[in-house]
Amino acid sequence: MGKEIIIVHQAEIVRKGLSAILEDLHTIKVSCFSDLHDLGAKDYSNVKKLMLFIPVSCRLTDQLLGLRTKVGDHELIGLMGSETEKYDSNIFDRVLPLNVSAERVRELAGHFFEHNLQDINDELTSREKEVLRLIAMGKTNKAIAETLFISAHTVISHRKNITEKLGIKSIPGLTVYAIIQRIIDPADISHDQLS
Amino acid sequence: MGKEIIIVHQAEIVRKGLSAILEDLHTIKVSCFSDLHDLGAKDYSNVKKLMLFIPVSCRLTDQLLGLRTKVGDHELIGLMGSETEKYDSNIFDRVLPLNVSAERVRELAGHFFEHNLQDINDELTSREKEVLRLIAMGKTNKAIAETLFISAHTVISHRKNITEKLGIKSIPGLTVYAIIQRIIDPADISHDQLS
DNA sequence: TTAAAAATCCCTATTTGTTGGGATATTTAT
DNA sequence: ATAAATATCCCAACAAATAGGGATTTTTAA
Repeated sequence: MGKEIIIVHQAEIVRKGLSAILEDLHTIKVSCFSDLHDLGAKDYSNVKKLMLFIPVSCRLTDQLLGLRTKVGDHELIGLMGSETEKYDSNIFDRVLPLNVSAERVRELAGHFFEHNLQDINDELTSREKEVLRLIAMGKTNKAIAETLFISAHTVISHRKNITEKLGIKSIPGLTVYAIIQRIIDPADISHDQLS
Repeated sequence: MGKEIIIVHQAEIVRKGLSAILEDLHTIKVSCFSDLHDLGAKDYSNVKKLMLFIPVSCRLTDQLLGLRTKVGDHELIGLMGSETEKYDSNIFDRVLPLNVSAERVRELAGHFFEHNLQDINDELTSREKEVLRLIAMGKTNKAIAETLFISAHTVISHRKNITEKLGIKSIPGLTVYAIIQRIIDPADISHDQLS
């Protein structure tokens, strides 16, 4: 798709935190770097839309400035560690405080990339999401049928539609999708089969 | 188990980042709060060992000081946003910079709670972990056999041992286990079956 | 050196999932 | 009101996983 988010921050906690917030948008690649210099080696030929999160206190290197020409459609976001930090407002498209809400970050990313979590989730009907949830819980078709008071045939039909829509056929793949899409809480995933 | 980690930080990015790092230790509950005052309502009667992550710049409230008596076995860790921040070193058992490595954080938590990721991981032999990784990748027994140059029978045997040792029988359950134990990177989980 | 653990291989029966067809009701939106 | 989307049900053939037995050879540690 050519959509990518790059996070540059020396603190792993911040990188992981932003990643955790952004990884819900699973159609967008999220890369993390601890230093701006590491960006030099990257290949941007396949990147069409790029979002960059960088501390405002970063000194802007050639690599970074070069990016602006390499990927035309981009948004450069500065992360502000404390209110007293000084920065050049002309450089950043937007500046966010470190204590920005996850919701706001997702909103900005979703808006920039023009389709957010909800859109992706809407690929599946509510019934399909329900079935997917039960699949990810480790239930068999028979158990799912009993849970939903429908026939096993219907479960198989839903399953067919789910795998076709998502292009995900393996159970581990579906499980990870369900977790990422918040269709299921990992804690609800059973260890036994049947049930 | 009565083991708990509490993270208090006003920045959601930091809370999520620390959570992401610590949630690997899945036997330990991780709770997040944006403000120290929210800790007041919490019930600590079942908590035997407690680890607290709090910004060093926090003014220490009665709630926090009360905790020290409520949960005898605890460790109070201060998070330092910038090097210039001032704090009272007598209050914290340990002070970490925001850019501490994930490895170090896990090491400290694992040490404090006395059994870390590695111990859990050692339940499985390296061969079993290899097979589990391939199961979580969505591969069939046949495909796993081909990958490891062994017969499908052997794969089934390993599978039997894995499910018996872990008490996890469902593929979604095994997948989540493999992810949590870092036996597999979610990005490596294929969408197709076979292969 | 020898016992235990790990890794390998084999079999059968049964259950479960997949694939690739269908068909018919019920909603939902225009 | 009507077309489209959704949810439901059915079938048969095939592929894969599970459960239940085994057995043999390597490694590893005492």
